[in-house]
Amino acid sequence: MPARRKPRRSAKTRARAKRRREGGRAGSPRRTRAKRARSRPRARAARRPARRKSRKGPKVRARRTRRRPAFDPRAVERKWQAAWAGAHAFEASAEPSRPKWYTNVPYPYMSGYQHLGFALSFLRAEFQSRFRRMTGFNVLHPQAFHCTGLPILGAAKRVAENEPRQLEILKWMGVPGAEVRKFADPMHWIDVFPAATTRDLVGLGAAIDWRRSFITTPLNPPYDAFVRWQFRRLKDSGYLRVDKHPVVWCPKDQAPIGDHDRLEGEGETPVEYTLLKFPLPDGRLLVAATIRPETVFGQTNLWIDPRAAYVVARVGGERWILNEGAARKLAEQAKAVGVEGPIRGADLVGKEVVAPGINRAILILPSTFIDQGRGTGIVTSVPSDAPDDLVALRDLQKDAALLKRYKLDAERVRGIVPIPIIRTPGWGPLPAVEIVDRMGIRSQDDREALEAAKAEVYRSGFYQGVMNENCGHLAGVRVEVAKEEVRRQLAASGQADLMYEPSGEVVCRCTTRAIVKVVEDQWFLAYGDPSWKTKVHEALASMALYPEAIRKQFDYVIDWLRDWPAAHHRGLGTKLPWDDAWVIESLSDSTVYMAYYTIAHALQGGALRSEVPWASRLDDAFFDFVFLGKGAAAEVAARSGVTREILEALRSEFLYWYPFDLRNTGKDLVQNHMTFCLFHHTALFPKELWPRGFGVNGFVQMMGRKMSKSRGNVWYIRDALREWGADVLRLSVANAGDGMDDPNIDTDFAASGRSRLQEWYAFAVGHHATRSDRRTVDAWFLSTMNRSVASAREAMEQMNYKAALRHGFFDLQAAWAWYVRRAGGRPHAHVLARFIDVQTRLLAPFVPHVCEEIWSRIGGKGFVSHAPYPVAETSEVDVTAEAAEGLLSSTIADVREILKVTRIAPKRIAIYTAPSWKLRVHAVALEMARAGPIAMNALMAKTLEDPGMRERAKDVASYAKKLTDDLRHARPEDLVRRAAVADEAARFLEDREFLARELGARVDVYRADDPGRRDPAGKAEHAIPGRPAIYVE
RNA sequence: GCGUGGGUAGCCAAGCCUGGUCAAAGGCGAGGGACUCAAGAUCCCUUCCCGAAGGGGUCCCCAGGUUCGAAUCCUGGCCCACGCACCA
Repeated sequence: MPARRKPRRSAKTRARAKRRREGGRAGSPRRTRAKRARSRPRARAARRPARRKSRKGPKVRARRTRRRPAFDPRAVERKWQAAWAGAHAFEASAEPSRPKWYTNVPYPYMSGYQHLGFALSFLRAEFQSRFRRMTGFNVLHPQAFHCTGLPILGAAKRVAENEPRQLEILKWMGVPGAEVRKFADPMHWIDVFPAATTRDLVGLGAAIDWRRSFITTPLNPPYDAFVRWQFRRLKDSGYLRVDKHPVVWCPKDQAPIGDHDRLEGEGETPVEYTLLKFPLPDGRLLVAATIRPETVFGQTNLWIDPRAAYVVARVGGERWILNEGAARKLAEQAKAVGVEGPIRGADLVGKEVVAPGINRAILILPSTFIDQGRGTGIVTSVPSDAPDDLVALRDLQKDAALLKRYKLDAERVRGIVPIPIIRTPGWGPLPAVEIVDRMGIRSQDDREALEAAKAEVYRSGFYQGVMNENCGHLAGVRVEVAKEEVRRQLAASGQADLMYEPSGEVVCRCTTRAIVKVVEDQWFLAYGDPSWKTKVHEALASMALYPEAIRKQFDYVIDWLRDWPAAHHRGLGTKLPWDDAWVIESLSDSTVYMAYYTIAHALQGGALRSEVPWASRLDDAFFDFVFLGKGAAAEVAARSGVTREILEALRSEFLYWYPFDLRNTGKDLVQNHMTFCLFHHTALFPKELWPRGFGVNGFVQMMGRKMSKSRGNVWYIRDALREWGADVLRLSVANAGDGMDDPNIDTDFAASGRSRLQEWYAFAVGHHATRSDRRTVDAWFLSTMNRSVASAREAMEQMNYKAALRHGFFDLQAAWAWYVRRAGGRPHAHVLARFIDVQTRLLAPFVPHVCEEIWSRIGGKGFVSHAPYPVAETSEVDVTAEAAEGLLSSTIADVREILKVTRIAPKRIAIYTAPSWKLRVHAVALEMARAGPIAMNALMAKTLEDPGMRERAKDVASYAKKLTDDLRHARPEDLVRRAAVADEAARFLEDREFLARELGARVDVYRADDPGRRDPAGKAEHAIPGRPAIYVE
């Protein structure tokens, strides 16, 4: 702290304090301490991303210190964080007599400081933990750190190589220049970031049981053993399988290229090409690649680029002709390929080959459109449906010189015509002809137009097309189906084979163009298994989802998942127990570790990397016992080197906590991690231990924009804490938005939230003038407060925090402001105390630090974090008081409306309440409405029985008509409300002074049938129950 | 293309499932007022159009439909966001 002068208040501030002491007015909470917030300049600074420079100069700091003598959020936050830690406030153990609640979030990956994205997903879970704790649950909320996989290794390697971008990232995160070198070692990352994340979370006020924290990978032996156990069990269950697997592959690095390793081609995946074999008379096979095998029925010729070089290669027992690139690719795709020698394209032109599928002799013709980097460099020609083929054919047919050069039979070539093979709605028999003519494509070198044409024909043909009569037994079959069928049949008859290519151009970070490799002995998790999927759907069906809207997405993902390669040869992680060469991939090792948390405090011994001797030698028997209840305790204990008591305690601890009640995450994990989590739970655990709830949120935005490095608006948790402190940040996160839309952190809201919290603090601990006589407004406020409590509670249960904040904070504060105004600045002492108590507890899950501080000062017992969440007292809900207040405010609104329209500056305002005969009709109508829809004549008959009614039967009829219309759709509670204010005139008389103050004029109140009323404009006759007549002069 | 979610006043955003109480909550922005020497903060009022009496008109992406009645239900269309994998 810099040296500072003794806080000195201005004359004005002193005067205000004096007023307060003397009970001049209680004011609304927001009025009392408005001065010191100074949030303008800071709010502006907050709009910039945190570049940790000294944006708050000494001047600002000094002023702030002087102006805020009583409440320093940072000090308060530190104070209570220390108090919680000292009291072990959030360390949870099994207590069989109490209901439990178990929340967790996916552990974050340790390749850097955590930013607000993680903070948001974490806090949405943490709010729930704190809320549930206050509603009486024994709450477990642990947090671990993920180190498995490639990114840490990759980043460390890039630091070692001094890659500028990587160094820039470290600098951006705030790593001092001198420290950067250390990050060349992956272990340094694992030392630094879990500790840093822990500090960030503590600073955030997270209510975590830190005894259960750990890191992943073999660096932490018990966790490593746990993952091995999991994989052996999965293998036993038959959910782990070996198979071939195509991956996008860098031939230079000899490694698969994930999306993040690509310079180009994000999202591209391996696609299957059908290799069609065209025998030459000598038995060699020309091999063409296609993604449209169903078009074999329309083949007219084969295309070769006469300028290109091809090779003859021995593949299996056959001799294939294809280009050299294709030979190399096939060698990576589980085929034995031996190149024998070159062969020129030009030498093949003009020969005859037999087309597969149709078994007809066709000519090999020259063309220039073939992409030699894709497929085999040889293409079969289907001019009916392939624009490329059609245009190339036309080019050739027109080109006598070319025909002559290759000694082609001009007559035969010119005789080639497209063969209609597919019928597509909206298209003629020859789509390629149609589109080429429509687009006016003249040459096979007009690549752009041809690509567009191809895409259009392909799309409509694939989804809507049906095979023609000339397609043998596939006649009438949809293209989508026929495609697979043709491929299958040709492969079975040896006329076709398979080749993979990336679905689009992919370039590795090392600038090499990617190919597809088929990995031979890949281990898969069999997510494609239909019976497994069925169980997962079942698990999902019994879960709570927040928001419910995400359910369909989960169901879709469950069906969509195929077998997942679960291990690779690089990266950090647990080795496959039966094959050292494989490392379990990071999404696969992190699916059921929520179970590990339940016993982690014992296994970790207080360290992220366990050094507990017995825990570093765990075998499957231990986990079988603890998680599955298998085996004999004594025997397992003896093997593990742990006492039987501890072992059995761990078993019951697991059974107490499991399954978890809520796991919350960003929506990016829905289609992998969260769904995997379900798969693995159904595979390993009995039904009663399957997850109970998932929460999903969108991606955090700052001021309506996505947070991204390129925009320079990435906020790390530490930056936000420095800028706003924990409570303001938490409040901003709670207010950022519910549901699946991207939540938006609004710095303007943060600024005003900061001052609102300060106002609230000052109000809650301040002194206020009060009174002890009961008034209608007191009942109104208590009633309103209880409704707020009920709404807030319901919103909390649904994880709708923005709504909870609105009900439980903003609306409640607004109600208080109205109450104080209505009460002439003097709240009832008990109401005031109730308000402060309830408001503090409603806010506690969101802003626990300031609430603890208030709680301790208003005499709360223990931590507010452990105090009961407010319960709506139905006995305090007072419909009469609410109706009375509603009548008052709607009358004020009506008067204002009149003043606005007439632009009268009122000297006097008269209010006329309904005459007794209307009250009578109204009462009778309400009575009848209770029994069902009112019949007009019945109402008339009933009311006219009363003395004096017959004389004004006409008026009665017209009012009764209006009423019956009005009440036709009234609900029971409307009837109660309408009946609530028995004596409206008394109501207004009681509040005459208030009305006069609000409306700025004298207010007179009359009953409409009061003979002594003053009614120069004859307004009184318009008065009806619930709507007094008004006269302004 | 497939899947999911969505399009509401100047902007953000609730309501839609369970039709009427909806000219449609709340926030921001804007205007006016109170307080103040003043600014900020705070509080009050206003903020679709018309209106010298609390009223009327037109509205919830577009076009149809169901209904006594539609922001809400149905059909069709247009547009936007996210995901489509082996990776955190």
